[in-house]
Amino acid sequence: MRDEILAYKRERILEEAVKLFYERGFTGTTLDDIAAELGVTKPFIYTHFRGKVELLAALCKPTIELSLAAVANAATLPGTPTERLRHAITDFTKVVLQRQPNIAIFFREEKNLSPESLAEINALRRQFDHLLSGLLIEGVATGEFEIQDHSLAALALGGMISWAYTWYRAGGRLTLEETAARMADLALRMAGVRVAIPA
Amino acid sequence: MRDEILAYKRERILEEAVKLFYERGFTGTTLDDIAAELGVTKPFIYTHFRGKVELLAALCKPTIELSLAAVANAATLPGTPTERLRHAITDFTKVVLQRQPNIAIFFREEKNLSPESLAEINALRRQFDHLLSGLLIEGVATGEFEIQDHSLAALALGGMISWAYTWYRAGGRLTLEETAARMADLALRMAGVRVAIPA
DNA sequence: ACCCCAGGCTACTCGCCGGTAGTCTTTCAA
DNA sequence: TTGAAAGACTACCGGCGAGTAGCCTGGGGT
Repeated sequence: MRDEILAYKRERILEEAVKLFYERGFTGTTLDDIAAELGVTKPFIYTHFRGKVELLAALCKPTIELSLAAVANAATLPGTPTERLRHAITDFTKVVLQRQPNIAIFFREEKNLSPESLAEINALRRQFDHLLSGLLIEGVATGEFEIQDHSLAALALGGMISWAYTWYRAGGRLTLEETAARMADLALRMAGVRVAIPA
Repeated sequence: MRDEILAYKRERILEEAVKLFYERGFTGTTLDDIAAELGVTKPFIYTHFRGKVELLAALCKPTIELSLAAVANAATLPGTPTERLRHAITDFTKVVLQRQPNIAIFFREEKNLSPESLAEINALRRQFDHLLSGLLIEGVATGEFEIQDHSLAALALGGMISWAYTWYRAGGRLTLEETAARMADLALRMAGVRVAIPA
């Protein structure tokens, strides 16, 4: 019970920090700003986090883990490489769109993370690229894909999706699901799959 | 003559600022750092720039202008949409890779620009997206491209290329020209063009 | 030889913000 | 009813860095 309340408060701090770091940037936001928004004071934050930099890491790492998990999960599913790549891209896109502020903060504020946190996160990103490359290689092996350079293709794919943090707006022209589905179509095309487009 | 010397010094400040902002981030770099690296002192910088934020804008804006110019130039060239899109993507990729630090700084430090500078740059970016969409629409009209959603495709394309600022390393496996050429192939595939791949 | 001035420097101010020490209050157990 | 401990606050420190005021110096013109 006590722990639940504590965890809840921790979550509230994180929510507010995400919002403000996203809007004003990491260095453009003070701990007093976050505390004020929550109706508490700065020392309160220190009962849940060691400092501002740890707060930043706590925002970034779980989101990168989620991205990796999306691709890792899709990669181990049964099905053809085409089906699995579609699944991977769809789910990864959804993570990016659902956690848009966290993704944005990570890419913008990378330089403000502690070397240790950054190293951990970069290890996750390497796994991510590796999994994506692996999927592409499999598809080439079965003849479903036609790819000149799977490393470059994996980077291009990852970039195309990640980039959505810069332009996606919830409640815009396309829903989250539609965006994810269309991104998957574009991704399959890049992999050399002949994708029919709906009229 | 005097003006040339002044311009040269201005350029040296910019070079050093790019290097340090890229490595340490905007807020992680002090004007004293930049001055020290140049063997001068902080007030010297103020004889060329009104302040730190103006320095940042002076790094970002010309690079975004160059990106826009690359696409604008390709779009007005004679040739089929396929040829022009290839040209546009190739040249844009080269700009991103040649000016990698400037591009990185812009996307990371956007929040530190003055509202005025940001508005100017965002206007350029809108033109950029518009030109790219236009090229895609033309290709669909001639039947060369097959695209479900040209706005989304333009964003995906732009993202795929821009993202290169996060991973490209000069002197790596691929040269700048090779990278640009392969990116153009991937882009054309996304547009629905059947691109043969070299063995 | 002397003056002048421009280019650059030294030496400062001032506000900001991350982090902390120590106090107050509220609640619960005995 | 009281004591104690937890939880949160008030009030502070100290460093840092953008920006500035005013001085110094060396070189060209007279």
